[in-house]
Amino acid sequence: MFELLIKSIQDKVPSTEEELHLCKTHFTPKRLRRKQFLLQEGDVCNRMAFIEKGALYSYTTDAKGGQRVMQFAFEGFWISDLYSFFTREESKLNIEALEDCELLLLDHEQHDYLLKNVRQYETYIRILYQNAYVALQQRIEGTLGLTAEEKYSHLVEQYATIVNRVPQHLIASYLGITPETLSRIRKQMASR
Amino acid sequence: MFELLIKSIQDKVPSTEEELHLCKTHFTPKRLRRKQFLLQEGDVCNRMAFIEKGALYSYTTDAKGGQRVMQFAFEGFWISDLYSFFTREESKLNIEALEDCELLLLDHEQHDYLLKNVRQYETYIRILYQNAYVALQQRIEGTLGLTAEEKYSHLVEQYATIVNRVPQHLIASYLGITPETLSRIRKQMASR
DNA sequence: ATTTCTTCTTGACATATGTCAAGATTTCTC
DNA sequence: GAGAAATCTTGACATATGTCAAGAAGAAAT
Repeated sequence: MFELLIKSIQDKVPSTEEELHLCKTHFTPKRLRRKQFLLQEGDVCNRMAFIEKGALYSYTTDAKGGQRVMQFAFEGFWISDLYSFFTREESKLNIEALEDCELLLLDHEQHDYLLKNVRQYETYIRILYQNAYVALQQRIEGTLGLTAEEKYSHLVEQYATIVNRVPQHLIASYLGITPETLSRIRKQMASR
Repeated sequence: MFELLIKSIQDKVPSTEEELHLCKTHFTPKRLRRKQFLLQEGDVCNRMAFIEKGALYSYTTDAKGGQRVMQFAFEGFWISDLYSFFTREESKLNIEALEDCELLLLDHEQHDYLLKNVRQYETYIRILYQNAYVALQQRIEGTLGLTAEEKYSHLVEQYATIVNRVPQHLIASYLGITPETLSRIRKQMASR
């Protein structure tokens, strides 16, 4: 149940069994079925989720009721609405399971407790944010001012997992283009 | 010279005079004139810069030689290419002064030293990344799948400083639109 | 297996934004 | 303060992408 989390921590910060065990005890396991929600807009996001198995995605709803996909997350990654988590303001995000999931949840108090009392944990979180920041930066690089085809090519190169496990219309939304455009681009790319 | 940096740290992590002094001794002050570079693409980024005064921006160069603006940064903020900084790979970014600047530089070894030896510093950096991550997330929210006018309105609301201190054509690039389009949008918005 | 829901494709057409080119402003520099 | 850069505006036109609508294909549910 905790394999990937332990691996994720060990990869970034060498830790003793004791420290790892202490961490473990603060997480709450949870299963989520496809289409179920981890967070719904309007609620305050009170937890971060580490994904042991499955896939989720987060999105906002625009004026016309359409989805705008913000993030995809798979095994070994974290997902949350950090803005709401830290500010305690209502979230504008929905986080929904794309597949049946096994999650490890960490709520606000537990997160604070670990930060204060387990130095390794703070280091782990720092490195996590560091990587997450760089990843977002690269996402912007791979999106901004590019044509729809360039955006999609970039995604295929950098994030093959997404292309393989996620419905096309969600990928389109993630790239900021319409499903129709994406369909046409793929057809065109295939014929070359 | 160190006022804003001290303020930035104190705001996030209560620290003693001693800790603050220890931090200070690891930074190197540097002045930069308008149009001078802090980093040029092809070089490895070996430092992070805290801005005591002035403004800078970072950008990549695309196939046709055009600029694609990634970030603007003003007094009280940090700028760097974290990807290159951490991976030690060549940077694809240029970081250029928009105005005459006073910077405090921290190179890789000094950063590592502080992380290891000053717990407050690690906490400071963690919170910094946390905020930076949330800010990037919001940038994506304010860009993705929006019309040019919506993107610009969002910028005006959220980042008035940028609109006031940065040339329009760089703002256009930052939003992923052309200067001509931005000019037309502004005209149209003014007449309402 | 049949039905139902979800996802993907395709066509015809509309529109936002880009491109190119020229001139008008504004801002810097000496 | 004059000249040179840099920046911003405007027009005419091209084009990528969006919109709407319908049907096909695929996956999930009973």
